Amino acid sequence: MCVRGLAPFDVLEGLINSYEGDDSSPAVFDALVRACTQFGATDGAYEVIKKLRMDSCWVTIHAWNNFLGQLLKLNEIDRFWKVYKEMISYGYSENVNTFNLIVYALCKECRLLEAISEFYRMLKNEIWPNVVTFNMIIDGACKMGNLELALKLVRKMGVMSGGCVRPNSVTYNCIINGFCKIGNIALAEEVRIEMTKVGIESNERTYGTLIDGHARGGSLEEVFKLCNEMVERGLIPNTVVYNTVIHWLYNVEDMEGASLLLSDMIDKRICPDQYTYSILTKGLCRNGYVTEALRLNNQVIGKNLIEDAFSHNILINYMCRSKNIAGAKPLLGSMFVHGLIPDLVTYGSLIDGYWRTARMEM
DNA sequence: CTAGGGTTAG
Repeated sequence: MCVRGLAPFDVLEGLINSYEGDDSSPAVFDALVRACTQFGATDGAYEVIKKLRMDSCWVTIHAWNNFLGQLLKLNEIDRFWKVYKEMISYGYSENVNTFNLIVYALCKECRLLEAISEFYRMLKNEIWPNVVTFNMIIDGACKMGNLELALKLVRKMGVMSGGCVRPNSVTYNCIINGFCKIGNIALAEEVRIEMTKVGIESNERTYGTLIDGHARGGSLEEVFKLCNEMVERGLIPNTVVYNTVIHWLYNVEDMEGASLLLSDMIDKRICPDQYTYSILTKGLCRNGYVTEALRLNNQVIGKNLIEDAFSHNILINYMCRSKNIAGAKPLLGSMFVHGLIPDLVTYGSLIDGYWRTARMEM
């Protein structure tokens, strides 16, 4: 598909034509579905599943799981439920991965209690939850600020799984992040100590999380201490870590520090990403360098490095806040030209801008 | 299949 630019249906046709019953493996159809989702051909994946059904050549639960997982990754939760129900209506039964996807979908919708009910439905169906199941519920609890429940689950996951499942680094990182986000760095650090005690080393994400937590709390000193510590342990600060620190340096108006770090990032060949560009855009705007922010935007958009609305939203919002509708309009135009879809924030900012300039009808 | 970073409305 990649090399020859074939459409999913072309590949499928070839597979069906060369399919020789018992001498062939139906896993090849699952592989095609996976190829489609990895390729970004989400609708193609679904069409393949449907076509095979009509040819009474069914894909397995693995392909459905793969497709359902892709929908969650794209945040198409409504479609996820629709497809899940469809799959069940064809008589498939959920395996552990399907259940995990259901738990994940419920957590994404903040339906934490239902996610926990799903855990018990798994037990009833004799499908044993694994560490991923627990981690998703624990992270869901953390994201909703319910650290008490998250901690309770960590303590009880052994018993709840009949001694089969123990916390791993993902579990601990979720809890650490939860405490950082509610501003309780002290407890976040305590959790890290506990994690070390049970023999799980801090990884790149642990450091990334704690660095953001300390920066949020205003202790940039701790931030640099942690950066050094991670390097000493052989972990190289990646794009996420640089983005975090640059973001918080701009926030305290340390332009020089932010610039130095950006140069360091380029020297060390750590690739900037969309987060970097929106952080720079915001940092330049809020510190009074709007012209530079616009110039940066023009540079990166020409190179097709931008795939989401963030940077434009930041600029549009900045223009609108300073009642500069004339400055915001071309940015909206630029979004359309480059295939970026204006979202709630884009329109919210523009409506606010018109409101400020007393042009209610607009 | 799960964990860290970027946007709006006082």
